[in-house]
Amino acid sequence: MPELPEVETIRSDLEKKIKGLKFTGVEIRLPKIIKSGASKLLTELKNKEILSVNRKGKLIYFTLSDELFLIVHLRMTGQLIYKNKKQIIAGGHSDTLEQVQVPNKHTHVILELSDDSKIYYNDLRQFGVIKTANKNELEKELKKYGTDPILEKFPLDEFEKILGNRSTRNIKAFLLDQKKVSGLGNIYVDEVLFLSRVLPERTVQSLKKSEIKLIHEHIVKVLKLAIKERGTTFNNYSDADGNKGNFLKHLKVYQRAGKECLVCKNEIYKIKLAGRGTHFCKKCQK
DNA sequence: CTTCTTGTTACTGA
DNA sequence: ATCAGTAACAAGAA
Repeated sequence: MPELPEVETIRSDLEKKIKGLKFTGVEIRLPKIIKSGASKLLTELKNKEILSVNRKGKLIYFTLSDELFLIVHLRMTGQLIYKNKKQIIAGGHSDTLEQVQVPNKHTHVILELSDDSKIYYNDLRQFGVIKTANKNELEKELKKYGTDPILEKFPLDEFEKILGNRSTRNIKAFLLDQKKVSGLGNIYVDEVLFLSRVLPERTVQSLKKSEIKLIHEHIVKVLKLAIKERGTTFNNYSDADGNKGNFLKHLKVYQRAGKECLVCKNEIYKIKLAGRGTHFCKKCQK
């Protein structure tokens, strides 16, 4: 499940590989993925240069020449896998067994680039989104996302302002809300709240100043460490080279239901909150 | 067979 | 307006 660190890993890898190249072709195997209209995608993209690859929260967007943008949201199981000409000629066989083979039955869109490399969009559950946008449409889209704690300045007083002091919403649901702070998903919210020693059911208005400070600190810390580790591979996630992320070894509560808390040895509980599996330690978190 | 999984949006009802 | 809860989307794992 790609969250901010996974999306950032893909973004930075891709940018290094494709900046300055042009789109030469597209192969669309599942038209419903292209929300801006599959039939016109080729004419829109053809000969456009890739100026940069950008991100806000979990959204990736390619900045192209002529003020055009290509927006990609991976949702739950989307992947962007890059292969250069040599790798394609080798028949999709990769250097290590760990890597994702492409194209495969979940490859729905293939973007072809001017140096004969390709980007394969895979999506097992087909919830992902690819669409083109002009400058206006992009800005409208970006407005749906709150502050990105890695991309933008994110001082404590701004986080306090975002939280407000009247919300009766639980902190887990609040942190998952992309309009408030963008980029956190189920894995990293559980980890942040464990490290901050705050129970996920706590309402925003019940949080003490010291707890808000800890949550703020750990949002930035956890995301930065996870980017350094190139993300968490639990199920489906892989980076642009088809490799897995290394954050799994840092997980304290996520996917550890029934196991011993690494701090106090009590049992890690799992409940459903904000419609999500939520992991926590009753003893460590208050 | 059933249940569970997650990101996001849409909907309902409080 | 705000929020909780749930369904929907789809495929696979257990």
